[in-house]
Amino acid sequence: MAPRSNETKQRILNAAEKLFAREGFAGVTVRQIMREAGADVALAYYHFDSKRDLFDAVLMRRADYMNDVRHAALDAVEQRHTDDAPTIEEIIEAFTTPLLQLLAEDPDTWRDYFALIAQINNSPQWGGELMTRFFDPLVRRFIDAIRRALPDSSDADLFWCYHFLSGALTLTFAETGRIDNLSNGVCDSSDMDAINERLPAFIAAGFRHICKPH
Amino acid sequence: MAPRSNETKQRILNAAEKLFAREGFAGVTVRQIMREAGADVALAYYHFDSKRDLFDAVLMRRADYMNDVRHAALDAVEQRHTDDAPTIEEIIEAFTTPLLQLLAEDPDTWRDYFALIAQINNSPQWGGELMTRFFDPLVRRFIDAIRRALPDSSDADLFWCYHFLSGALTLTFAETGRIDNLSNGVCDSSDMDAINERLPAFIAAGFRHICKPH
DNA sequence: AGCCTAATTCAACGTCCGTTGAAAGGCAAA
DNA sequence: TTTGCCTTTCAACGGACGTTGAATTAGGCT
Repeated sequence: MAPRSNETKQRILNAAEKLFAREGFAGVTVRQIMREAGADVALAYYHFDSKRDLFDAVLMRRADYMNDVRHAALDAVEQRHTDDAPTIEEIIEAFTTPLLQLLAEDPDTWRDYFALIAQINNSPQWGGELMTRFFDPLVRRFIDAIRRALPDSSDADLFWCYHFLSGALTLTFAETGRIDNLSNGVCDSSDMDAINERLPAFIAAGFRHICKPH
Repeated sequence: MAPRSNETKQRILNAAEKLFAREGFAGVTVRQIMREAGADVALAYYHFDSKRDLFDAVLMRRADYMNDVRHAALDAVEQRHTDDAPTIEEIIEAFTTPLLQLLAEDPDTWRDYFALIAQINNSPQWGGELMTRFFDPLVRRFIDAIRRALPDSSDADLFWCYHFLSGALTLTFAETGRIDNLSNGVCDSSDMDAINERLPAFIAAGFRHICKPH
C-alpha cells in the first residue's frame, strides 16, 4: 500500500511549489494547495507536520539534485584542467548552465522552483538562513575554484562579486516578465539561449575586473 | 485640523513599509500594521481604501523622490559632457550612488524601502507590473545614455545587461544578511563603501564586455 | 457660544485561516 | 476471514482575517 503514499506526497509538493512560487509562503493557504493537489486538507498534515514544514520540503526536494548537477559540472571542468587552471568563464558556466539544462529538460518542473528561490534569496525573512542552509557548500566550492583562477584576489572581492552574480542569476531565472515589459517585447524572459549567450560572459567580465591582486 | 491627518498617515506608511519589507504583502496583516503605528485598525481604511491600496501608497511615497534624485544625478553627468560622451562607469554610478546617498543621509528611512523593492522585483506576482509602473521612465533614460556611451550595441544586449544590473543591485541593497553568512563575517551587508567600490565597476565591466557593435 | 467637518474610536460582520481528533477505507499478512 | 497498519476523509475548534457603519472626539469658523 505504501507506494501510493509517495505519489500523493509528490502531488502535494508540486501544488505547493507552484503556488508558493507565485505568491510566497504567506500568500498561499494550505487549503489552496490541497485544492490544487486534489486532496483533502487534513492530508497535508498527515504527510507534513505543518505549513512551514511543507515549505521546507518543497525547497529540499530539488535542492540536492540541483546541487549534484552543479557539482558534476564543476567536476568536469576540473578534470579537464588537472595541470593548468580553468578560466573564470568555464567556472561561471559550470555554475549557470546546469540551470539552463534542467529548464530545457523539464521546464514545468524547474521554472516554479527557480522563481521560488529568487524570492527567498531576496527576502530578509528567508534569504539569510535558507540560502545558506541549502547552497553554501556548493557556493563555497565555486568561490574556491574562482580564487584559483584569479590568484591573489581578496576574499572580500570574491564574496561581493559572487553576491552580484547571485542577484543577477536569481532575478534572471525568476522570469518575472519584467524584461519583457521594459524592452517592449524585444527580450523574452524565457529565452534561455539569450541568457546563455550573455549572463556568464557578463559575470566573468565583472569578476575579472574586480578580483585582481590587491 | 488637516495637518494632524497627514502626520498619522505617515506613521501608518512607516509601519507598513517596515513590516511589508520584512514579510511581504501577504505576510503582514492590517492589524499588525496599525498596532505598530499605534492607531486603530479602522483608521487604515479611513486613510486608504484597502490593504492593497496601502501597499501601493508605501511604494509610491518614495518612488518619486528617489527617481528625482537619480534623474538629477544623470543630469549632472550629461551637463559635464555636452560635447563628448560620458563613460559607462559614470552613467552606472549615476544610477547607483544616489541610493548610497539616500542610505547615508537617512538609513532607517531607506533600508526598508530598498528591501521591499528587492522582493517586488523578484516576485512573479508584482515584479512585472509594479517595477514597470514605478521605474521604467528612469530606466529607459539610463539605457539610452548607456547606448550613447556604447554606440552600435544592440537593444537586446542593453536590456539584458540592465536586467543583470537590476538583479545585482536589488539583492545587494536588500541587505538580507546572506553575504554575511556566506563569508563568515568577512563581508557586511550594510557596508556601503564596500559596495560602492565594487558594484558600479563590476557592472560597467559587464556592459563593456557584452554591448559591442554586433 | 455653537456648528461643521475631518479624524478617530468602537464593535461587529461574515469568511477563512492553520490545525486536529476521530472515523472510514483499503490493502497485506495471518 | 479476520487482524492490523497505512492512507484518506469528515467535521470541527478557536482565532484572526479584511472590511464596514455608526458613534465619538477634536479643532477651526462664524
